[in-house]
Amino acid sequence: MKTKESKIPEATIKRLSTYINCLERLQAENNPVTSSEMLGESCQVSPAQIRKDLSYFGEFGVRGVGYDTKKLEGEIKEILGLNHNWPTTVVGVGKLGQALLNFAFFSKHGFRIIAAFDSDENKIGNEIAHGVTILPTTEIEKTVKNEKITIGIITTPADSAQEVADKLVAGGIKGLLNFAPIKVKVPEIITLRNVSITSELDNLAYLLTQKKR
Amino acid sequence: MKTKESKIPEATIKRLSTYINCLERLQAENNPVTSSEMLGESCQVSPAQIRKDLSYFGEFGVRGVGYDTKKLEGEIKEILGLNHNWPTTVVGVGKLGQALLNFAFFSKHGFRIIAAFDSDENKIGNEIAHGVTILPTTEIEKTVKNEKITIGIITTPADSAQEVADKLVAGGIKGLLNFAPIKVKVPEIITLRNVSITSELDNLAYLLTQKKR
DNA sequence: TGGTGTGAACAACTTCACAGCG
DNA sequence: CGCTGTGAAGTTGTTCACACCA
Repeated sequence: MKTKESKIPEATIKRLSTYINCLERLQAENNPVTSSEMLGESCQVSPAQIRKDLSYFGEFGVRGVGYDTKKLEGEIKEILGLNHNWPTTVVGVGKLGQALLNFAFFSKHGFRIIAAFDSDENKIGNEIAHGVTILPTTEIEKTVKNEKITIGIITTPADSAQEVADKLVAGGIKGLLNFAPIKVKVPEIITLRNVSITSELDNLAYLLTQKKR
Repeated sequence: MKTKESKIPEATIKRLSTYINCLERLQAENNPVTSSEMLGESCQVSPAQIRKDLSYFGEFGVRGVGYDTKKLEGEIKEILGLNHNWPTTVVGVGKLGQALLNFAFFSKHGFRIIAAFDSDENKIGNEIAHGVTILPTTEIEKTVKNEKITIGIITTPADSAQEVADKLVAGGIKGLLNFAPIKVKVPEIITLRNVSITSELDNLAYLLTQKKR
């Protein structure tokens, strides 16, 4: 992979992730080859945008022909680093945490669930998918350290999110994905993404309000 | 509200939603008044950005003083249209659907859950929060029509998402929020947002991969 | 011929810097 | 005096249009 050293837009990275989905679907629909036109149709992105996005990382297509769907999927996974093995943990095994743990997505994208934590006595010891049992949050620091867990997913309520983040950081976590509706604060070296599911709904309300006018 | 008629950046709308959260927290921490500096600190947005965002919609602050936290929260809710009443339905009462239904968020932001649907025989008839029982998906069109439901949230697996979307549209839905990992297609008039939870994880993997280099 | 890859034009968004006002 | 509100400058991201090549 020859990464060209111009800075890559954050938006491009976001789209790469959706391209993977669409390429999988195109393969399932028996398209060994696709074009920026067809792929764009499939994931609702302009063909020019797709070509530009890919051009940041190299040349993956054949002029006059298009892209090999399977090969391109592999290339994008390589770019995103999904061919690595990412030891991952989920803290907060409520409905949202369980929803995430259920996804086939994890293993397909290289995220290996090593541990899950909850503060609820009744949940501790329960076995979740992948033969992992739920541990008390007091074990976070030790486990992250011992198992060399690099990614932490926070799906706790807002009021314990910061505390949990601190414990994960103390254990030596590298990246955090926070679903709690509060922006947690961590040292500079930690890669952090705060996700707000509900803001999408607010967004929808706004768009609908505009239309009424 | 005096909406100035320059076009408002989509990113601005996204941030307004987070400002609400932060303003609530600031109030809880006994700050009747805040500044763009303090609010920015609280939600990790630059002060200039906050002032610019608000300036699209009017003048909400007092020079030399700052913003009334409670009043500003109300203003933003008004801007986003969260003071309306949005009859809402959730289709697909799996873990993710249940996670959403549990949120206190809904009622606070004007979304009233009117109905929930699932195709699983065993779930049908079960009562979920708010005294709403789960109905079979065959009832979608009729119910949306009769109850004048305007917002539909799709939390089904990928392979039934399009079918469900079609039924909601047939019933006369106005806006759709799709969490299924496939971009559904609907007529132009429908306001649609596709949300990809998992792409955030891919994003995190990418950022961590970069750091290793 | 037909679809990629890409510089150059364009558009969107953010930051700056300071005037204006309580 | 201090903090907002805002044009203007700067930055980032998208679209265009066409050279290029299997």
